[in-house]
Amino acid sequence: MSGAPHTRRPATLASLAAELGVSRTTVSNAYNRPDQLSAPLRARVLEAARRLGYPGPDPVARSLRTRRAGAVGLLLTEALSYAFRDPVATGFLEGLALACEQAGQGLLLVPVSPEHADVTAVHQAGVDGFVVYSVREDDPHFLAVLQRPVPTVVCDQPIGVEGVDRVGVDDRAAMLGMARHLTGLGHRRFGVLCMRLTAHRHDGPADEARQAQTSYPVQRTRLAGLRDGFAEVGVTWAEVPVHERFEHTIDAGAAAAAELLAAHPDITALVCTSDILALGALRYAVQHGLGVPEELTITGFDGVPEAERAGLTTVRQPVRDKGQVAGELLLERGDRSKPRQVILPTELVVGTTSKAPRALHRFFSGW
Amino acid sequence: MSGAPHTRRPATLASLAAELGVSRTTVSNAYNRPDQLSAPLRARVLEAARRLGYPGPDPVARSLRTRRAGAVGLLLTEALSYAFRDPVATGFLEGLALACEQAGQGLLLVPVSPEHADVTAVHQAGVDGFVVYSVREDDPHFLAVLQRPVPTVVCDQPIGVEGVDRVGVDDRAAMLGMARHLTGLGHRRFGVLCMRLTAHRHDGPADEARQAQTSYPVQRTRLAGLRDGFAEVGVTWAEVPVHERFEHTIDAGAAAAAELLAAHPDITALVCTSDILALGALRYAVQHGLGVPEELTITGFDGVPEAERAGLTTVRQPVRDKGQVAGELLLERGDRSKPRQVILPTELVVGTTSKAPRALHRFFSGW
DNA sequence: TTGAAAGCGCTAACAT
DNA sequence: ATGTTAGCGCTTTCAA
Repeated sequence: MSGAPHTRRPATLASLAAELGVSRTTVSNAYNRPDQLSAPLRARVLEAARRLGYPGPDPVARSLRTRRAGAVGLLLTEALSYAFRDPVATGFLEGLALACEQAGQGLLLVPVSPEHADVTAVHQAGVDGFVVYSVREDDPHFLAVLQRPVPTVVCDQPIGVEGVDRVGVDDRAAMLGMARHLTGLGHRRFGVLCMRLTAHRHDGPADEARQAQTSYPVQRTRLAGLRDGFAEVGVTWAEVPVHERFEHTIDAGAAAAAELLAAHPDITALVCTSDILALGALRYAVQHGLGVPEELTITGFDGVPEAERAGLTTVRQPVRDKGQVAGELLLERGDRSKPRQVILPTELVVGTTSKAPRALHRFFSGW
Repeated sequence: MSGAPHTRRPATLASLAAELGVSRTTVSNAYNRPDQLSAPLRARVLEAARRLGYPGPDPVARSLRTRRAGAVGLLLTEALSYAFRDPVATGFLEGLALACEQAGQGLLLVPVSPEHADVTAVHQAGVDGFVVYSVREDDPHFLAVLQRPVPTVVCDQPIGVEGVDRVGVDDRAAMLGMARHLTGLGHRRFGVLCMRLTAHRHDGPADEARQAQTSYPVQRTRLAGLRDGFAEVGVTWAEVPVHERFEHTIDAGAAAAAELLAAHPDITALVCTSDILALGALRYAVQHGLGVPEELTITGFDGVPEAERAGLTTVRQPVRDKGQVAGELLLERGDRSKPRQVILPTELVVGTTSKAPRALHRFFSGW
């Protein structure tokens, strides 16, 4: 196959121009404005470029001059590699990639290790704007993004940042709907499994004080939806045990379910703030002979394919659309004057993991 | 939350220096070499920067000067968004992201629409090197990458490009192993489902002429492994029907299986060059009451999680490691003089979809 | 249609 | 410890 010198760069636009005895402008035009010079001259330039191994205008130098990098930066809450394991993040990425692709923009994944609070990666990123995917309010990387003089779009969280567009769903309304679904079935004793609430690892019960402290607005909002829904039937939030998990994995969900059910064996419905956690809970139930939904109702949030396959009762949200809208919002050449907020619809999906609690089964059968 | 002017950039390193009455070097050092100036002075600089809304050195200008972009470009064979749907690609990306993350390098997804042969995106990419994931030999984007004066690492294909590192597996040996597994079970009548062989859409039988034309070395090599394995028991390649599908989806696999089985109802083993195609074939078989493995043996290649769950007999390859090694190969500061080639191990996974053909069942039972 | 001049914003020698 | 001097490679008015 063809071989080329992949090592040094001797040739530059200026050297090429000198070699040809034309001006730098002409060479530049040969690449960027073919209509600004005669076809034969252009051919001569391109031929000489090939001969000298000139790879065309240096992208970085051009970016400096034109003040556009041709790429969008993506800031994720977790380690970069996590994004490819989590089905929700993957869906978001697919949508975002689609939008970038259509606009001919690159997508730069900014390397952030949540451990190291090293913000330099954000400063290094040669991008025309940032998409921020679901990071906590006080994330230093996010703060660094805000410093950058480029437009920013947030997906999900943080919420209410001045001058920043946002795409998300109505988490509170969605969870309120879920709560009503469950109370409508007759459930009154609930348990809740939620994702991490702070930057610091904590696994176990999360009391109201801790819930109030969360730096993840989405978790706060989902819990608020539940609280309000339960309140409608007289279940006070104080009596609902909430367990938190730092890791967002099926294993973590299973462990949390085990823990919560051990402490509160009387609950009839286990509400999870994500499908992954719910799938973990489901696995725990199956492995321990706990009938779902006969003995225990389990619900999730997100509507990932695995959940659908498992028949999980959940809230489906358009993750792919979120990514696409985020990209469009950022790349849209339009009115940047006032920040925009896009709220996408959700849908309650009643699967096979929710049902009236056992006591009512008996009640109804005795009828 | 904090608000900042996300619109204009009035402040620059030079203007800050002027404002403070110090040299540009000093301001630069304040950011890049804190040990090169007194702490108080540095504090003064940083304070002034905050006050004037100076976001720190412009990354593009710095890149131009330092000649490094701090990012790796990724070239994919398919549309960008496809990468997030295909489990093999996702695994690769996870590994690559991991390597980038560890090296503090960004990962730039280069937007290529396979339809438009528009190569500008490759020229625009401000990166220090490229990782090329499984593209065809004559891909114009790949050719454009080779022009760029930066190091390049290829995963899987193309093969044997001068001056380019590569990571892959021994596809021929792996498929040879699969062939022997099947011939060892007693199979003699095979059908093969393979992925696209050329840039142009073709769905249906692929005769030897077409197979020879392929611009995808991996497909060629996998078929060669089968051919050699079958030859060992006297099955000539000419008598093995090979069907090709352009799309790489479960639906495509199902359609291809239907087509091939209709034309060759006598085959006892259907070998697929990917798990996705095999899962499609499996679905077809299940839906049409064809017993697997009793009436038909089906095998795949890759070892994706879905395949494992389905009990597919397949070749497991370390897709995540491929990504990680590709990244390390590229980012490694070491010896760039001679191109390196890394071949990762594969493993034949015998699942529940392969078994001796029916004729032999009878034969053995009669024994 | 082509060329000359003027930077884009920054860093790295090399002084001091 | 701080400043001076040169560019990195390119695009873009503006003039010829």
